[in-house]
Amino acid sequence: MPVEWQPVRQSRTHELVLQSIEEQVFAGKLRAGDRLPPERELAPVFGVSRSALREALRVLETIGVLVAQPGRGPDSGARIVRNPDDALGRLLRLHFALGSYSLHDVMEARVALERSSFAAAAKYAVDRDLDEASAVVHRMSQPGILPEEFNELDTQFHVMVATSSGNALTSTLTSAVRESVRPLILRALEEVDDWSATRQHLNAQHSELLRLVRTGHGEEAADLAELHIRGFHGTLVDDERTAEDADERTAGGDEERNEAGDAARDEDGSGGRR
Amino acid sequence: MPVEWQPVRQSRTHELVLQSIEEQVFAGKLRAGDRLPPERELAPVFGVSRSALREALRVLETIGVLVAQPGRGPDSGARIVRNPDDALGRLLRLHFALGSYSLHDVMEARVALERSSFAAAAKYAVDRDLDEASAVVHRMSQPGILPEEFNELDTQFHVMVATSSGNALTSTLTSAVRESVRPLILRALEEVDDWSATRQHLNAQHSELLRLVRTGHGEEAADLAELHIRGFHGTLVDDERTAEDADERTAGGDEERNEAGDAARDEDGSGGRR
DNA sequence: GACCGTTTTCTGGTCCGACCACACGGTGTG
DNA sequence: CACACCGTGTGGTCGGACCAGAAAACGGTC
Repeated sequence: MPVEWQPVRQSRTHELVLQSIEEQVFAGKLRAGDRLPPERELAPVFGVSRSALREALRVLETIGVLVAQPGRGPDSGARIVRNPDDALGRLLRLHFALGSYSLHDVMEARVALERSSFAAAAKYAVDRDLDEASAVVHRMSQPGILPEEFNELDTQFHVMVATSSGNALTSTLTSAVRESVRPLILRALEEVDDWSATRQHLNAQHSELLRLVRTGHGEEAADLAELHIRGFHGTLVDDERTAEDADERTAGGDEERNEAGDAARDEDGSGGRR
Repeated sequence: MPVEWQPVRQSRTHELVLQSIEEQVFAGKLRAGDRLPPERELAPVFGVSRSALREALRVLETIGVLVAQPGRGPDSGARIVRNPDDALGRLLRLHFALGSYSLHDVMEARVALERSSFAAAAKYAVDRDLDEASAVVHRMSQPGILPEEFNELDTQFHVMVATSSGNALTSTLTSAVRESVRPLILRALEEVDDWSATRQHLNAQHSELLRLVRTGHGEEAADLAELHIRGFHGTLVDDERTAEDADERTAGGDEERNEAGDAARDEDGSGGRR
């Protein structure tokens, strides 16, 4: 493996501030619910300008560990929170749009995560959570439902089951991954030939999934979930292929795109190593 | 389900800028490799100050879709890139430190992701990638190796296999999830009773995993990977439990912590729905 | 003393203008 | 041609000012 030295580029002061705050978190000195001092006080503490501090805070806000509220009172100021969902969702959505991941990648990840979710849900889920999921399935069965709302509810269903499994991480990841392909799925649902039949077929699977979870059949639920996801993504992949072909026919700029992306990635480098 | 209206809080201009840039990405008008105009030009285009624009760019940089380089020349300026790994790693690391996820959650997610990785690697991996993984395993077998380096190489091994599977998403997620528990694993490795035996045991599993992958036995590899991860995390969970007990004995502040965190999460709300 | 409207104060959010460090590109000089 | 120099453009930082909003502090009224 040829060693490639990478410029460190640590000069930026807002990154130093960020690092310092992160260390407080790792050391357990900053915990969820804690409030940070006002920006005008904190900046001099770090010995930086308010702008630099603000950029560091913005980063923390982006990853969902901080929220800021103007005004005065107990709820004002910057507070440490735990809200990874929005951050993760935005991250995957953007990267999927940029082509960092293929649809096939997303499908495999969904299968892996949701297999785990359904198996765990069959073990740990409480009735109350499953009742809510049932309600969602019921709403999905309404005859006149449109793809738009169906897509929304389908997301809710899968996320609910993941949540009911009690695993916050798989739940968050499932939600984010599902979100990242939401527009694609919507488009596919809207272009499906026999919408009524498709809807009923998917919903039958949803009901059966819930039944398996309720009766504690984790492995069967996982298998069906895999089938459920693969089945639907299969049509998606086909759509994507034809769409790509169409693009190529009109423009043929796909190679250039990949080239640009790969070059960008290489130059940026690091590859997640630290 | 009771409807709770959430204040929208859309006033912040940098979020509007961000939204505008995101739309360009979703529309495919901004692609990996593209360069943005200089900040001093772009700010007036959006009709905002340079500071507001910069905060939006900082968010994009945090997500790993943008890098900025000062100076002059073809590599300078802000460019769209695809580097989700660092962003995802930092996100999960911080949230894990804040207690958003339990160690059990992480273990289950690892099992789900790496089962998929190993199974896919058995199908798709090329010899060249597996040779690199073999080299890592070999370096891990060096007699005098310390937990520090072993931990580093073990991370590399698992990430390499995930990468060799050809699935960028599972690979990224695997890497990020593994990173988030790296300090914990290091501590556990350092406190293990018989380091030499542990190391040899883990390495035997690594070798066997590679053999199964090479010979195309995906299911067996997945099963062993699950065993491998569960086996080691099992000791971790025990350690965490005793550590928690110790904390409780001295301070007993655990309830307050969870309370603060949950309250923070509730107030922030949204729950990833959009 | 209790209530209600006004003012003050404190918060993050924004804007402006200036300067810094750095890297490239052009220019002049040997 | 080779080299040193300087101008130029980039992101990064800084300080100061002001804005909007929310709550606390204040003051008047009943």
